[in-house]
Amino acid sequence: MAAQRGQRNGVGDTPPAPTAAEITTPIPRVAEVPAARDRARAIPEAAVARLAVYLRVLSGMQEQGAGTVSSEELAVAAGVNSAKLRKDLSYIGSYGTRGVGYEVVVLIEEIERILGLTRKHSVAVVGIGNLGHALANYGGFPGRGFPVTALFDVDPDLVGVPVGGIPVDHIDDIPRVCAEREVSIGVIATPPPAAQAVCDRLVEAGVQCILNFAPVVLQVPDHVEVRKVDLAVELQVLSFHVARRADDAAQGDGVAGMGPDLQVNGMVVS
Amino acid sequence: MAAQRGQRNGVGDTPPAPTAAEITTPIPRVAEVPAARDRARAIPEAAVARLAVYLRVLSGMQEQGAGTVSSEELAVAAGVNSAKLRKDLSYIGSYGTRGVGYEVVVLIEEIERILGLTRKHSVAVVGIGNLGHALANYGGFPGRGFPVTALFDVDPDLVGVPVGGIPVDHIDDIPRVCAEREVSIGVIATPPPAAQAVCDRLVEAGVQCILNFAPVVLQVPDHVEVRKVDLAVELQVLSFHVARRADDAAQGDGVAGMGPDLQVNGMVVS
DNA sequence: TATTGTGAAATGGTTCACAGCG
DNA sequence: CGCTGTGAACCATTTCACAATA
Repeated sequence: MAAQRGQRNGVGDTPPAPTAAEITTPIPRVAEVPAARDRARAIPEAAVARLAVYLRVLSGMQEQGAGTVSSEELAVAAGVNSAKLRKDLSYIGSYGTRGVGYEVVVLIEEIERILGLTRKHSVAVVGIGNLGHALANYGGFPGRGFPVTALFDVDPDLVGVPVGGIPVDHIDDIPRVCAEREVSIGVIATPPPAAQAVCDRLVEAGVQCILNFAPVVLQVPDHVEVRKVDLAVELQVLSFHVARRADDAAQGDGVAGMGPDLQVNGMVVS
Repeated sequence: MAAQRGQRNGVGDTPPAPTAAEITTPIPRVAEVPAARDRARAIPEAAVARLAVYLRVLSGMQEQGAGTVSSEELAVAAGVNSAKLRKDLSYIGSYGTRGVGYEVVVLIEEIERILGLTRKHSVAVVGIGNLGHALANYGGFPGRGFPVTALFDVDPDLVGVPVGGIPVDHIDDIPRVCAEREVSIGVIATPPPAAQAVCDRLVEAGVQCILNFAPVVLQVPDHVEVRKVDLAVELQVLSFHVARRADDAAQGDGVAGMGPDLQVNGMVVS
């Protein structure tokens, strides 16, 4: 097992094969549920991520007593343009009122439903080093809904010790413990060399969604969803921008100042 | 100040305005430098992130004594398809040999150059909580090149205490310290409410690249580059997939015999 | 011959702009 | 009248497929 496959996210990145296509209901089937679930398949991954952002912004607005928002307001708060926001919302249905806007409560409800946040998702963290520790201590990640119910490590000194209230189990127990606690999301925070093996065990245990913090390209079967958070990549992308900026400055000077002659390190290529 | 603007990355997301377009040299100008720097501007952001991944894979290969790689080998190891890989590499130049492949050393060199990794990028971490601690202890992030040279927090009990070898300074000293130590990348690991204020100070201090771990949409001027790592969003996107999967199973059942015991944790035959 | 480098086609995502509607 | 919802235009990125070539 363990077919090769790139992981989503990180930055751009679009699924290798068919992911968010319109392969919805092959059979006409009698129009049933609001099609909300059929619809889900058609939402572009990028839009899904933005919906999560809108949800957070909306929650903030709700706390401040807002009853309705216009696409423009919400868009500004979320840092996107309003057309994109409306298109994103249209993927989940038509919950706005023309001439008025959206009811904050309704939107929150609908986005939560589409994102599957009405259900609890048990999370297991593997690798209780600096980062794993930090993650475990979040104690039920982002505003509940993602309770951390299992921790794993290889270090015998850690096994048995409770971190953030949960005792650390040995990596060999991943299959058993994950099954028992119905873990649906596995978080990998191990050193790079251990990541693939840990991933394999999680998959064995039936975990279908993995969040990978290890700087490693995981190979997983097709039915497993991997998202990665890659610090090195993030920094290097920023580094690229620093470099580009520096070049711009250097070049820009030339343009503004001197005339047509400018071949510092001449050498003609294509 | 502080114009509104969405931040890149996270997942899909494409720059609001013109970012990686082909707006290169507006004036024909005499063909000069290897165009390496002009080229930089034309590299799609998504490709930049992947280059960082290729770089890591290549380093691993180099350590194992590989002298050359074919696009196919490298692609598999990086989890992308070979056409994409070749296209990505073509953005930085033509360093391969037809019929043979690429010299590992050469590629490493060129990618490092494009990503600006030949220069050191001083990093400041703001917010020394669980996560900030973990980050500070990385001690010179991913394989050097990104030395952490400054730490900040508001907590008076923390100020002055060294973490990972670097003494924590007070947030009010961001401008001075960042200038002194020539910080080029700021990492925000504060609680959400503090993030925007911290961001503003970093910008004031001249920091042009920010990596934001706080679940907040930062508003920054156009010349500042923000990338974000958003745990909540990542988990919620995974949650979406769990939900989609569940629906698939429910719907699919009607077709593919729901006869036998369909297990608890997935493990679909497929 | 094997593999790169790249036009051109295909796909997917974003933005425009306006019809539709409360 | 104002704002949503969306078809259609536009743009970026990915993939195909093959000519170029060491």
